[in-house]
Amino acid sequence: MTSRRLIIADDLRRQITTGRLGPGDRLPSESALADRYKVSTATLRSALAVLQGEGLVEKIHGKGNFVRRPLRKITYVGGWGTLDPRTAADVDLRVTVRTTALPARGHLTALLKVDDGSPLTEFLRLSYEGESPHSLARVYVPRDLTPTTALSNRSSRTWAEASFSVPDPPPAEVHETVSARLPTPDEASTLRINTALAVLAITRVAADNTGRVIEAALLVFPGDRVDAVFSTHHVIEERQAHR
Amino acid sequence: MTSRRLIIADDLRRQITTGRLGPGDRLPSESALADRYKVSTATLRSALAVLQGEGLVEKIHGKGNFVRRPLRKITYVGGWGTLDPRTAADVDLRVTVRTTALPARGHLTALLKVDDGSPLTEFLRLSYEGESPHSLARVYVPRDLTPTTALSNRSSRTWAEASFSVPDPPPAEVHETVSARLPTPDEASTLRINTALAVLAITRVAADNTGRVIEAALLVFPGDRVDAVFSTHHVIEERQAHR
DNA sequence: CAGTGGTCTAGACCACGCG
DNA sequence: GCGTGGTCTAGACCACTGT
Repeated sequence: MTSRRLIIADDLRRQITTGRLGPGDRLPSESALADRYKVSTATLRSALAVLQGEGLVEKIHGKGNFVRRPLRKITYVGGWGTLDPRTAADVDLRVTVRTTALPARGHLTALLKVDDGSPLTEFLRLSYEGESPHSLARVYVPRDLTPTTALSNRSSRTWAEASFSVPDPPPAEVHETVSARLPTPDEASTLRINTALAVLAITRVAADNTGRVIEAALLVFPGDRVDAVFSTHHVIEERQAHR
Repeated sequence: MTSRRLIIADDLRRQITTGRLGPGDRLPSESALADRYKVSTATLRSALAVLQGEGLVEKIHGKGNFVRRPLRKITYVGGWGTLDPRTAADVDLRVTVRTTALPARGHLTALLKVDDGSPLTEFLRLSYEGESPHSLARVYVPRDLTPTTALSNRSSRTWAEASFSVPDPPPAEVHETVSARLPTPDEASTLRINTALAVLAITRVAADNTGRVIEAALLVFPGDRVDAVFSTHHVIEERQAHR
């Protein structure tokens, strides 16, 4: 009854979790594994797909299947969500940013509550943990609220570091919508993950105390690398109680 | 360059989004579609897998492939997360609950901060929107905090409705950890979703004002049906600022 | 029973990485 | 060039649904 691909997946998973295959190790080639388990390559590949979905195995075209390094889950902290400083300090996070000027269109007008065509700045931010891409963020800010440093000729590295700090003025209200989905082909190749691995997508909208939206961010994290944590305390409960 | 399965997926997706195929419609059989697109059945099935991952198509063994009803996304509200009452009122949500007594083991002892073997009550809660399962929750409560109604012979329906309200005493602190992943085979069959569709998994721990954990909940939602929304206001920001 | 999807085979050929 | 994974074929056989 249990399909062969699940039996094979279980066997390989056991070898990984018990340490017979360590992080970074290359698995035998797919044809070798297919021979060993006496199945066709298609069946073997579907077994590996299970492990990819669990984030245990990474496939690299032309090189092989590799056991992923144990995932140090990084915590995204809601509220003013950047990365948890404690975690971020532990981890070598490099960030690249591409800055683009563009007019508001479509969903962005609704998210930012601005008119169609209103000038925006987009920051396409890609963070790396060591070699592998770790998260993708598209951040939109009204042009007049964009820090001048970001628009000057200074290196984007400067802005990148600044972007981890709380903006000025600080947001009075932050709404975050969290969803789970599969990555788009674009996102999958940018993050170098398989399209079978779920991603955590967070849409974060921050407003100042006048209700003006000062930033909208579309964040994408590989599901096996990031958890999002939200904490609420009684002050919030009281407010929500008479909703 | 673009693979055939993506071309076929795009074509079928267009037929669905433009209304040429409506919600509930059955697609032609896989062999008929394979003939039409001049591909093998394996290729055609991989094209359908793309649409399943997007939640557009539901496969039913022995019957066919069906266009899913447009997803009224239901909003899970963080903080004291039940379902948004406004949304829940719109939707015919039925709930079944299975109640089990069990001792704390493994992860549960850490989550609930109780000793190994400490008595717990588990509520396995499955909610339906019309015919199709909508969410799966495993809720753990220390035995001495379990409402007596839940342990009596009353119908589980009573408890089901009660479980949507805020418990007494109300939690002083709620921590929610959100992650995106693929469903386990068990979860997929319980929720009647494909294993290729991402789920939103939320671990919610609620404590009273003495710090005692009064409830731990493991919630699983199909990614295409539920978004989780978290809102924070300046009072929270100030607290987090001097972290 | 007939018709559907689910799993699997034993290949072929293509695209990528590296020496 | 060689070995790797990526895509695809043209079937076979099994499992589920409804008549």
